[in-house]
Amino acid sequence: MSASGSKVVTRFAPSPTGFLHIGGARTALFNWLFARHHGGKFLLRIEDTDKVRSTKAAIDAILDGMRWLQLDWDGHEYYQSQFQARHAEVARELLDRGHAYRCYMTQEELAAEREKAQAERRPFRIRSPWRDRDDGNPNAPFVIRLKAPQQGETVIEDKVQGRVEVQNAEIDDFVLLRSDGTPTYMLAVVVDDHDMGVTHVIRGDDHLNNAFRQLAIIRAMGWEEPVYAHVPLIHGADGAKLSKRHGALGVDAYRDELGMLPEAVSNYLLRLGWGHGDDEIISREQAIEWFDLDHVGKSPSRFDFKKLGNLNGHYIREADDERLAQLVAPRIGGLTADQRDLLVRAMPELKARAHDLNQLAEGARFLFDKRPLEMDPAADALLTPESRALLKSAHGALSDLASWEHVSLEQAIRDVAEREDVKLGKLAQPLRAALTGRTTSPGIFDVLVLLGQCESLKRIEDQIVEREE
RNA sequence: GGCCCCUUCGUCUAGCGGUCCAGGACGUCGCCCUCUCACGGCGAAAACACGGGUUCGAGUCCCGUAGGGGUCACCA
Repeated sequence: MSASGSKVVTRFAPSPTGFLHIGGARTALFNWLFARHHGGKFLLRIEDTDKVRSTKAAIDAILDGMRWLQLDWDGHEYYQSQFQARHAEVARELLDRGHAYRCYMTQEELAAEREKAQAERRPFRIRSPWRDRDDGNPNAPFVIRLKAPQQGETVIEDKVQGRVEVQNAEIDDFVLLRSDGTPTYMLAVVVDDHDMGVTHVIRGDDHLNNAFRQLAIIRAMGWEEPVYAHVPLIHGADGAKLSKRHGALGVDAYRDELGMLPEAVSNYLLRLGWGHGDDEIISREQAIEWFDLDHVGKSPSRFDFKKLGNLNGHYIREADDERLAQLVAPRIGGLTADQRDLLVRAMPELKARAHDLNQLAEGARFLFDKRPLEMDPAADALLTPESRALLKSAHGALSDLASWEHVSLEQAIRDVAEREDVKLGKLAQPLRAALTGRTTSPGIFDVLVLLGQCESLKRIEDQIVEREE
C-alpha cells in the first residue's frame, strides 16, 4: 500500500485567504488520520505565495481551527513563501535540461489567442511560439513555461478515484515562473512536496486535473512520484457546491456560533465520504485504527446539519459536566461563582435536552433568571385560577418541608396532587410554569432541587400573589 | 463547450457476482416510558437513475443514455 518500507508523510496545504472551512478541515482530518494510522508524519504547509490575499488573521484562524479539532502537525508549520528561491532554482534547472522554455508572449497576445479560439468554438490550449525557439530579447519580460509532453497519455492510479487517464495533448505548457520571477502554485507544490518528502497527496478532487500537470514537472525532474488520493468535495444540502448558506463556514463558526463540540464535528466529517461498516460513533483512537483510503467514496456528499446536530447531542451527553459548564457559561454571561456551581450541578439534567451549546445555555437560563420571572405566553396560559389554587396548596406543602431533596419533594408533590384529586401533570405543569416561566424544563423535582427551597417558594408566590386581586 | 470524475432509502453510508424480496445511521411517522421537553426503548414507511449487454446468476463487471460534479489563469 504505502511505498514499501518507507515512512508515510502526508500534508495539509491550505492557502490562508480565509478561514479554515469545513471541506479543508475534512481534508486535514483525512491526512492526519492516514499519517497516524501508518505511524507516519503529518505536515502543515501554509501556501502563502499569494501575498496580496494571504493574511495573518487567516493563518491564525487555520492554526486555531486545526488545534481545536486536535489535528496536531509534526514539526513547525511551513510557509511556502520562504521557498521561493528554491522554486526559481528548480525552474532554472528545468530550463537547463530543456524541459522548460522562456516564453515572451504578452498578456495581450494571450488574450487574443484565447478570443480567437472562443470565436472558432474550439478549446483553447496555449501554443506558445517560443516553445522551440530561444532567440527572444533577453531584456524583454518572459515567463518560464513547462515544455509539457504532447504525445501519449498520462495515467494516475489514484487511491480514491482509481485509474485516471488523460491524453498529454490536453496538458498545456503552463507557467512555472511568472515574469516577476515568482513561482506559480503548480511549481511550488511540486517542489515543496518533494523537498518535504511527502509520500501521499490527499486533497480535494478539484485538484485532480492539476495532478497531471504536477506529474509532468515531477517526471521532468526525475523525482519520485507521490501516491495521489483525490477526495470528492462536500456539497450543500441541495447538491450544489458548498456555499456559506450550506455550511461552508469556518470551523470557528461551528464552534462559536453553532456551539458544536470538536469531537462531534470530527466524527461527522469522518463519516462524510468514508464509512466503516455500520459504525457511526467513532472515537479518535478507533478512527486512527480503521481509517484507510480504500473506503473513501468517489461521489460528492451533501452536508447534513441534522445529522451533525444529532452527533453533537450525543457528544454533549457524554461530555464532562465541568467542561460543558465552562463552555456554556460565557454564553449566559455574568455568572457568579455560586451560579457556576449551580450550572455544573444542573448539567446532567440539562445536557440530555440539548443538541448544541446554545440550546444548553438556553435551557439553563431559568436557573439564573431574576424574579419576577418573565412568562412565556404558553406558560402564562397554564396559570389559570384553578391551577393557581393548586399552586397555593403546593406552596403550603413545600413551605413545611424539612427535607429538600428529590425523593421527599416527589412525595410531597404527589401527596398534594392526590389530596386535590388531580393527576400529577395537572399540578406539575403550572408548577413548572411558575418555577421556570416555560412549559418545558428538566423534571420538576430536579428543578425544585436546583432552585432550592427559598427561591422555589418565592417564584411560586410571585404567581399566586400577583394575580390574586 | 473540451477534458476528467460520479450515480444504493430525503441525507450519510454498508455492499467488493450468489449469504440482498438490499443492512446501519440521521431525518420522518407510530407506539412505549412519562410531570413537560428531551433522553432511552420498540416498530413502520423509504433506495440499487434508465436502457442494453457479459454471466447459470448483477446493486456488484462492460457499453450507452440521462442527471450531477470538477476543471480549463502569469489564483491557489
